Amino acid sequence: MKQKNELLSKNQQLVFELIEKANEPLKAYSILSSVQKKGIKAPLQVYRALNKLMEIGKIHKIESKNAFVACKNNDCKISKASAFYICENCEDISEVNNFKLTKYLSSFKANNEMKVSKYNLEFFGICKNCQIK
Amino acid sequence: MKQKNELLSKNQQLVFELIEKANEPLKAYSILSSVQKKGIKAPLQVYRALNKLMEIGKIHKIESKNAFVACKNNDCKISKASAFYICENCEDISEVNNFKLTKYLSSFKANNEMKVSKYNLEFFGICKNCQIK
DNA sequence: TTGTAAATGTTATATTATAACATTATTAAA
DNA sequence: TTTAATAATGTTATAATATAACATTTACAA
Ligand SMILES: [Zn+2]
Ligand SMILES: [Zn+2]
Ligand SMILES: [Zn+2]
Ligand SMILES: [Zn+2]
Repeated sequence: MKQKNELLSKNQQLVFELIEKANEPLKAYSILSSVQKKGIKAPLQVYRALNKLMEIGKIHKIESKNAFVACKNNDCKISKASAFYICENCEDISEVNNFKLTKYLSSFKANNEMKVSKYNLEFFGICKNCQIK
Repeated sequence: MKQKNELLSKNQQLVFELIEKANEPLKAYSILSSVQKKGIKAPLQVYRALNKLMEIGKIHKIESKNAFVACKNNDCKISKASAFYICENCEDISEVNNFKLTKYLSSFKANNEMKVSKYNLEFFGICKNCQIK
C-alpha cells in the first residue's frame, strides 16, 4: 500500500518536505525562494500546493502568523481540528495534542448555535523554555 | 465618569463606530474607504486605530478572514480571550459568549506546556439559520 | 481511447500590512 | 507654567500576502 507522501504530486511534495523538515512555521514566499532551485517559479504554485496540503490535513496554517507547519498529530483527521501553542517570546510554535481538548471542542455547542464541523485554536503565552530563563 | 468610548482618539472613534454599527466583519481597506469622507486618508491611519482598538479589547480580528468585529462580550477582559462561530455558508460571524468555555480555555494547560495568557478560537460550521433552509 | 478531474505553468494584479520620518496633541511632573 | 515624555496623527513609499485568468499537461478511470 502506498504511503500518504507518495500520493502527493511533485509540487505538493516539494513544498511538504520543506515544511516538514523545518523546525519553525514557514511563510509562503520563504517557501517559494527555497523551492525555486527545484523548478517552482511562481507564488501561485506554492499557494496551490499549500492549499491542497491543508485540505488533506498534512499541514496547518497558523492564521495569526500567515505561516505553515506540518501536522504533528496524525494529520488531524483531515484538518478538522487544530490547536497550537505560540510563544510570544521566542515565537516557537507547537501543535497541541490533547484528546480531551479535541473532544471538548469538537463537540462544543453553546446556546443553540451552530454545530461545529471544524475549528482552529491558537494559544499565546510564554513557553516552558522561555520561562526558565 | 467618562464612558469608555470617549477615551478613544478621533481616528480610533471613527473606526470603532463603523465597526460597531456593521453587522458583519469589516476589512481594513473597506473601513478606509468608508472613513475617507471623514478625513482619514491612508491605510496606516486605519491600521493604527485597529491595533489600538484590539489592544484595549474593543474589537477583535477574525484571523481567518483578515476582518474586524466589535467585541460583543464586555471587551473580553482586554482581549485576552476570544472565540467565534463562523458560518461557512453565509459567512455570518458571531462571538461566542460562554463562561465555561472561557474558563476551560483560559486555564488550559496540557503536558507541562506553556501557561496560556491569551487565546483565539475560530469555530467553523453551518449556522442555525442556514441549517433550516 | 477518450473523457474528465487534477495538477501545472505563467503573467499580471489584487489585497493586506508595515517602514520611515515629520508633526502635533495630550499628560503629568518639575 | 514650562518642560519632557508619551500617544496620536499625517504622509509617502513599499513590503508582504494572496488570487484572477487563461493556457497546457498529466493522471487515470469509464
Ligand atoms: Zn494537526
Ligand atoms: Zn519561548
Ligand atoms: Zn470579545
Ligand atoms: Zn449561515
